Amino acid sequence: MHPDITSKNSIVSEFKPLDPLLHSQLRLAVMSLLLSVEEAEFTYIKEKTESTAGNLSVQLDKLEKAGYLAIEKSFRGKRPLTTCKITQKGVKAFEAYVENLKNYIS
Amino acid sequence: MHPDITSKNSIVSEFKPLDPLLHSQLRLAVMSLLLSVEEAEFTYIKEKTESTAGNLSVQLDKLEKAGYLAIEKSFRGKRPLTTCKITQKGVKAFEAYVENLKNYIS
DNA sequence: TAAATAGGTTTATTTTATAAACCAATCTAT
DNA sequence: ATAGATTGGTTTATAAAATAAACCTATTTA
Repeated sequence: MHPDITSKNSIVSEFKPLDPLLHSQLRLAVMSLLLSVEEAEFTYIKEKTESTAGNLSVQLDKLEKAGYLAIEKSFRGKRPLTTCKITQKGVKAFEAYVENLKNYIS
Repeated sequence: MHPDITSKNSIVSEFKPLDPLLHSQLRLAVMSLLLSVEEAEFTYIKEKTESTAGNLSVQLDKLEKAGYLAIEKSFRGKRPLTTCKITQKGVKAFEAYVENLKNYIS
């Protein structure tokens, strides 16, 4: 069975689908940030991405549920502390997204 | 007045907003396509982007209303023919989008 | 002349993104 | 001691977007 190079799923398709989880401004910014620092607190991400807490909370949840982030909830002294890390799966997904995106922008 | 390099509107902001009109898979594909061919028919775009007619129709409208595309409706023989061209404004917007996007993916 | 096809548009539905409201705990000033 | 503000978020509501489904008119084919 040789591959069907005309099918929708073929490697030759010009515009490959962009992972909808990553094709979102805030989530992409979060992933980009975590890719560079490899661990960050909720408030830090909030500042860097200039997002609201509510929006960020929702988007972090989605990324965690997708397995792209690992989120740890603890305490610093007496205050809650949410720490985020990108997972290997997240890194892979980000890289694939960027690869696919290149077909669109170059 | 020296520029306030800490303000939200400063040039140093890490993640610049991505034009929501372009940050959409189908619309981005359309723009990308039209950037390379500089004129295309509805059905051609539909095939290349693997989109449905309804979805494409809606997205072309949006791009036209934004002034990113010029859309001409005519007839080929007896059948309707929709032809799309990218505008200079569209080219500029696309370039700006790509520039901003680079902050996220590199 | 009935059914299928071309080339779309319009409308409805489902998802998303985002903001607003809220909450519990803690800190601050009086 | 306690009222009000602040921290660090979550939950809920709203607005906007993407997408598909239904539809339409004309044309072509069987």
